[in-house]
Amino acid sequence: MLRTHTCGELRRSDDGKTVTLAGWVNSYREQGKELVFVDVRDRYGKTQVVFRTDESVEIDNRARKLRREDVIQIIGKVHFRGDDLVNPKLDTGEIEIRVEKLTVFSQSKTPPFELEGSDLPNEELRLKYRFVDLRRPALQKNIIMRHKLTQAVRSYFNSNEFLEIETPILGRSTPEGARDYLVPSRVHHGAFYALPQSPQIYKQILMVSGFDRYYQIARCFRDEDLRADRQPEFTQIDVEMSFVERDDILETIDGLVAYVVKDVRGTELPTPLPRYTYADVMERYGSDKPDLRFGMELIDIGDIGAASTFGVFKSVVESGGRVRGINVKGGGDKYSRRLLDKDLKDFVGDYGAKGLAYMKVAGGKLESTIAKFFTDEQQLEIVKRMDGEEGDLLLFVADKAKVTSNALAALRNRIAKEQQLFDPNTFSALWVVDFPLVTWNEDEKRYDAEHHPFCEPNKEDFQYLDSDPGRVRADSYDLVINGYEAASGSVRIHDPKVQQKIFNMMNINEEEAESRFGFLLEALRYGAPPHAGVALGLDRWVMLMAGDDNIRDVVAFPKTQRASDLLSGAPAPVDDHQLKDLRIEVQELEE
RNA sequence: GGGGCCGUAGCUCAAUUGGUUAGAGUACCGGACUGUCGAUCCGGGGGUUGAGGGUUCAAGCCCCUUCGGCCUCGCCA
Repeated sequence: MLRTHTCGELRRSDDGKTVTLAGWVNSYREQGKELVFVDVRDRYGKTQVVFRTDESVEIDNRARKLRREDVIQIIGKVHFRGDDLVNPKLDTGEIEIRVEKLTVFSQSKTPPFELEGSDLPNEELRLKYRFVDLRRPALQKNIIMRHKLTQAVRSYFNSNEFLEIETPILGRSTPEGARDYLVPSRVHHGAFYALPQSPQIYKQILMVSGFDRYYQIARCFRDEDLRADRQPEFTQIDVEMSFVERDDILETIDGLVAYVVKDVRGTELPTPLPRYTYADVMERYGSDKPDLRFGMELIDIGDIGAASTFGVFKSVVESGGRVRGINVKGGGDKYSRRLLDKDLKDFVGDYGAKGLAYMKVAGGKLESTIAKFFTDEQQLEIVKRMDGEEGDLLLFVADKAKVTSNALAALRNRIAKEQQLFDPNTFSALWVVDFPLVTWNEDEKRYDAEHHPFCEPNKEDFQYLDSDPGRVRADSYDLVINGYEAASGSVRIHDPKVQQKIFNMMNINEEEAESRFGFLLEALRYGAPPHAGVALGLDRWVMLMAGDDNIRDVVAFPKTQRASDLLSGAPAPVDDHQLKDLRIEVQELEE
């Protein structure tokens, strides 16, 4: 071994020991000709080492040449610093190493940015020099937390009879849902593999094969545009169980979440996690992934709007739309006219809202440019229904139901953040259940699966499958944490006849279904147990546990918004002979 | 595919209405200092203002194109 201890472990009790440390030069302080301090760092911490001249030792001249990020090894004696020299900021601050021998393993170029300090360099540079950025304590902490989380997940499943089974990365394209990443086949000209968007079909087949409790920490790929919380390749904790019903999955995952939160954060999470129906959260929060760390629920005042003389509200309600609003408590003086008329209006505009109506509660009535369209009674009724108090700000969107949901849900999140309506360290998890099975796709004139086409329809709603597919609920469920979708799953269809019925509903005829999903349908015909499963987004989960809002901070080597890897330069052109092998020709784009 | 923000020294930022030789902190280099730990003090070097084009007597600043990064709508079964 090139070291006897790490840079984070030596204490006063080690006084007098001869030790060998190795690590990176974090900083150096020369103090006259005969004294040099160097802080040596590794992932465990920092230790101060001292080069000094005394009766027996001449200072090593190379010590004066040490620079940031050089990699060194030092052999020396642990020395208690003395009461007045202790550095309380370091765990190892009581001691230092009196160096007897220095070895320089490698010298570093001047780093492109500083590892310590409050101002982070721009992310482009950090990604290009990811190997340096990853040395920063904040990222080290995230990567370590990610490891602890995956180990806790494995430990939980392993102790509950689950088997970890790998599924293929090179699979078959099933052109539904997200765009696939394609991999050309050298052997089969013109044929392509697809990287998995999820191991969905394989894990269902594993159930048919009798592996009744499966999990996998699975890499998934989706060729769609990125977001702060979305990478094109990401990791799912993929789970499937046989001979279970919905509640068995929910209980299993409740147990997992509580176990992991306890293990990684050290906090108790009461279970069972609360369950809300899709209909309920859509009505109260306008979103299927509500952040329940704060209230500010959506309230409908459509009936008052319709009865008023305010043309905008009236006509929206008459054409089947809704008028809904939120109450920003004490917000009456927090948002200026300009902010309301421009910033917030533009903000809801992104979600399709044509305007934002606002009123302030003052003297028990409403203060607004549109107040005159409402009678005193109507104003009182609005204040009452919105739970309005003196100084509150009421914000309304009038539009198609979906637009009011989207716009107000986004506005609710934005305002909560701006007004700090919640403690960012809290952890709010809930289940949303009873999603609709399908949604009407107006462009394609057909029903699309809300989750995916393998969801079991709710038994009570089976009768509407033909007459009114839109009202059929699915046996599906999402886990929502702090407003993020953290997991998603469902009871699966295990009857091939039901499966075909669902395909029919989505305009996928038997022939097409056979060609796309034939191997799953065929498997279901050979004795499929009732089964259900779920998949948890590992990256997002780590992000939430780390209190971060950028998924790149919890991925060792993330991609940029345009899906590039600035460190390696991927994606990149390939040699002509590689393309020739694959019978692939690249065409220049014409303007 | 659409909308928005950004790009000035290695890094973080500044630069009045378009007007002198583009500044500061930090990093880097050299020197001083025997108890520093965000060391301190003295001195020094460092710029294709992302790139290309245009307007102008004059462009970091205005216009066009383009490259890159971030946020976002659509998209993400």
